[in-house]
Amino acid sequence: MSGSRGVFLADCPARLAVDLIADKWTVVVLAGLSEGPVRHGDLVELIGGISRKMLTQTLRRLEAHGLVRRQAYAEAPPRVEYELTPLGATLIEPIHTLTEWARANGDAVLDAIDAGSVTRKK
Amino acid sequence: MSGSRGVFLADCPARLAVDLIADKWTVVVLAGLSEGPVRHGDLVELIGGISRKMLTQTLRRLEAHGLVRRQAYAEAPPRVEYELTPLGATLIEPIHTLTEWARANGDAVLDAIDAGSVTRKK
DNA sequence: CAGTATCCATTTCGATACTG
DNA sequence: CAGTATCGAAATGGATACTG
Repeated sequence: MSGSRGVFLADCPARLAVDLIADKWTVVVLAGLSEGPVRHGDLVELIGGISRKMLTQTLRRLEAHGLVRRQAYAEAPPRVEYELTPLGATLIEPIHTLTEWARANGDAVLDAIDAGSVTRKK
Repeated sequence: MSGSRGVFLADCPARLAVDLIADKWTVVVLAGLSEGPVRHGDLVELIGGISRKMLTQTLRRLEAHGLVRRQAYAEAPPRVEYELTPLGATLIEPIHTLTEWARANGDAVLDAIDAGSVTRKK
């Protein structure tokens, strides 16, 4: 949908970035992979709250976008590990910047939220 | 939904940040406001592709989160301007980092996409 | 263990028409 | 011009059950 008939901001690079990461799990999955290869099941535990379906789906898209590499071992029981590609690793820094912002300003946002719900800008 | 009963990564700051910006329009709207106050109608033109409904909805949420300030002038015809709050302005840098990433690596992602759709990792 | 398929509830978003 | 209301289509995501 990005850049089909956009006008100005419509096809700026921000749109591509948003299309890549603007869903519920992508950023968290990338964060989960940022320390090194992780198994499918371990990711589910690590992230907490994601279903296997959504994890697989997210990983598949990241794989298709060249950000994640899937490594399956022919063993029993099966073992599959996921890791960031070099390209994927470069995305960690922007995500980290975002996370740092949240760490620094998260409280301010929460304050604004319940300030608004009580006083409504009186 | 964020942090209700998360386990590990579930309540790291990344989750808050994602919940804030992980939708189709938030980042683009913030980008549109990054240069200074803009009127409602101008934002629609500037962004390209957003409906007035979604723009208003996005702005309302950003307002509730303390990131955007709404300024209405009692004139005819009505004039309403939106601008970033100081807090909102601090979000521009992380967004810019992301945009820069997209500018630098967007082609690599696009390459990965159609490499995958043709050769399927031969 | 890893992954898929199916079903279903919720959410998201666009089109349209309307108010002040 | 700015904003709201309503409708419906489509995407999203969770639960569950199943396969290899």
